[in-house]
Amino acid sequence: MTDTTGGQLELLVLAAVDAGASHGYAVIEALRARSGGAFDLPEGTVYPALHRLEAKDLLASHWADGSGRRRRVYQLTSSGRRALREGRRDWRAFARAVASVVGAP
Amino acid sequence: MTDTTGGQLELLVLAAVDAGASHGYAVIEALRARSGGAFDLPEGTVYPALHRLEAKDLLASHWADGSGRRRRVYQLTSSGRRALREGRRDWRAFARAVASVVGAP
DNA sequence: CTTGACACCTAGCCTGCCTAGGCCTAGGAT
DNA sequence: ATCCTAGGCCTAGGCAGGCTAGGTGTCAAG
Repeated sequence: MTDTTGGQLELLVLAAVDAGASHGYAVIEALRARSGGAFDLPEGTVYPALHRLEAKDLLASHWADGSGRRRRVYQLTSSGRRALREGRRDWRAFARAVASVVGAP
Repeated sequence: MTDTTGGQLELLVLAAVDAGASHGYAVIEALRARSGGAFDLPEGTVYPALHRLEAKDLLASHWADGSGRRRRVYQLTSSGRRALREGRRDWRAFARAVASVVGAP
């Protein structure tokens, strides 16, 4: 309903994968944990984001069929690492811009 | 095209009005100036936002017909001031959450 | 043998920013 | 006289994308 990620979803997912979350479910848990509960994203948000990122060649994936539970394991591509760096930069610029409008108090 | 306000548009507009931007065009200029050019919002973004905020009773307006050029002059309502305070709080929580996921470097 | 955690997927709703137009006045330039 | 630019306002509709709500299946515990 209310967009909790504020347009930063793909950056968040890239950062989670970069931080070691190798598959979709782990990304969801990592985002919840690392944000202190602020980002408790439904699967219907995260899985399509992973697919979009793969379509953009920022993530690569393969099936890991380790005995029973199948997982799609993701890793950053080189474009993905670059996009993450740029995303961090853009995020900081954006946050500064909002702060300068909204004020310090 | 690319959503430059990241879901923070109404907070930004409230903050601009609070900072003295009394009418729509002034809000646009204030956001551009105070953000160092980061928020260069089209009229088609800002005017509907002002209307939404007024519909929610966060802003009140009246026509100022000062010789020729007509302007719709806005001011924060008490609900608007409260919403601005809450919006600042929520923004800071959100920014912290993103930062904690995305990391410092 | 049912519950719940783990794990994946997607059609379509809905919100809301933006594009792309429209309208009008004032003042300077041509 | 006429055009252009800046100021000032407005809205229909495109479209992106987060989320709802449903689906599939495995595994361990009670």
